[in-house]
Amino acid sequence: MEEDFLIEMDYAGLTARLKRLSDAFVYSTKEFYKSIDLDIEPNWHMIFLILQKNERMTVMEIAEALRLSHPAIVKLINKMKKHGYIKSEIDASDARKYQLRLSEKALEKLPQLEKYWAAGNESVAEIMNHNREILKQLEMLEENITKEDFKQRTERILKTNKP
Amino acid sequence: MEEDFLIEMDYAGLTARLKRLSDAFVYSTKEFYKSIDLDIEPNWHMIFLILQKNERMTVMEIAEALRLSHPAIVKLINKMKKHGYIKSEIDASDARKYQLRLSEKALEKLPQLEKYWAAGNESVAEIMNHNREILKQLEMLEENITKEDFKQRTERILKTNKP
DNA sequence: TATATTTGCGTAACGGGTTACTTAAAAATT
DNA sequence: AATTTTTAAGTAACCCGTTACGCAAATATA
Repeated sequence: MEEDFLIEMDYAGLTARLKRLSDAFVYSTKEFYKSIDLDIEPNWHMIFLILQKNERMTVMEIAEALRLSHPAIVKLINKMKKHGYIKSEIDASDARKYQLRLSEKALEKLPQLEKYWAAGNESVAEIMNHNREILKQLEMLEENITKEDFKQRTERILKTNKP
Repeated sequence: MEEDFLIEMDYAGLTARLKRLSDAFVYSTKEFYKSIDLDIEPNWHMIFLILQKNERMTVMEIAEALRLSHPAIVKLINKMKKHGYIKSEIDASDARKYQLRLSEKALEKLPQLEKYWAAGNESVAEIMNHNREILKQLEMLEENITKEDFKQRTERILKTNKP
């Protein structure tokens, strides 16, 4: 098989490789769920887990905890509601907020889901060769990109190289 | 600042973190291009580079070299054509194929782009702490997931754990 | 040579996420 | 108390990639 051009691109290929690898997991997980007739999407996992930990949360609280934009959460939540996994009620003290929680259906399904998630985690561990290094590396990049993002760094570098 | 729940999820958070980090690069790059009035998308970079290396390629050749689906390439190419960066001509010996190449406009713009890409690569190197470990780790995961994907592994693990 | 299979690529329908904008409620200021 | 500012969420418009399908051209097989 010919070479992988994204790898050949070296630094310039990093972004696309992160996405490509993420997609490989997502679509394979999707097919797995489909094969066992599970009516859920791969990334609902994080919502299940965070609402299991916190019981009730608002859209903004979830968005901040996951470091995603709020529209991303709104979309997820709406789909999960449509499938009956999430219930929401207006916050008593702030009419702008909705308190979200897992539905009874979701809670009933959790034990079964947890069985699959456990196996999935084991798969991930295998793919990582039972080595946590990739997680450490990601944490480092996440930290660095939070300190100063790609745009800021590139502008600084261009300015410094100029004269 | 509260903890990052995706990190707290450990193995189960890997997929979403890969995507989130990729997006951080993509959207920051987009803003950078916008700020300097560059009329290109971040992921056109890979197309520019591969067509610089190979001169003429078909959709399928590009898709295979980048390990992406062909519809992904078709979309990219169509946009680049619309912006005048790609020219295509029917293959003389096979009427199904189109030979794609960079347009004159693209070639003229390359020197300028390369200046920005060089600075961008330096930014990536910084964000990686000038350490290639993340690239090695990605290569390992890519290799492992190609050998046996997430679904197959999970099914095997479930089967093994059953009895 | 006629028929069947494979291959290239374009499209549709999804799912993911982002930024920009809007509206209404809450909070802060004057 | 009235007005301004901030905050929570929803929506629209985009970009990204995938799988499923369809169709025509090329290749293989009968």
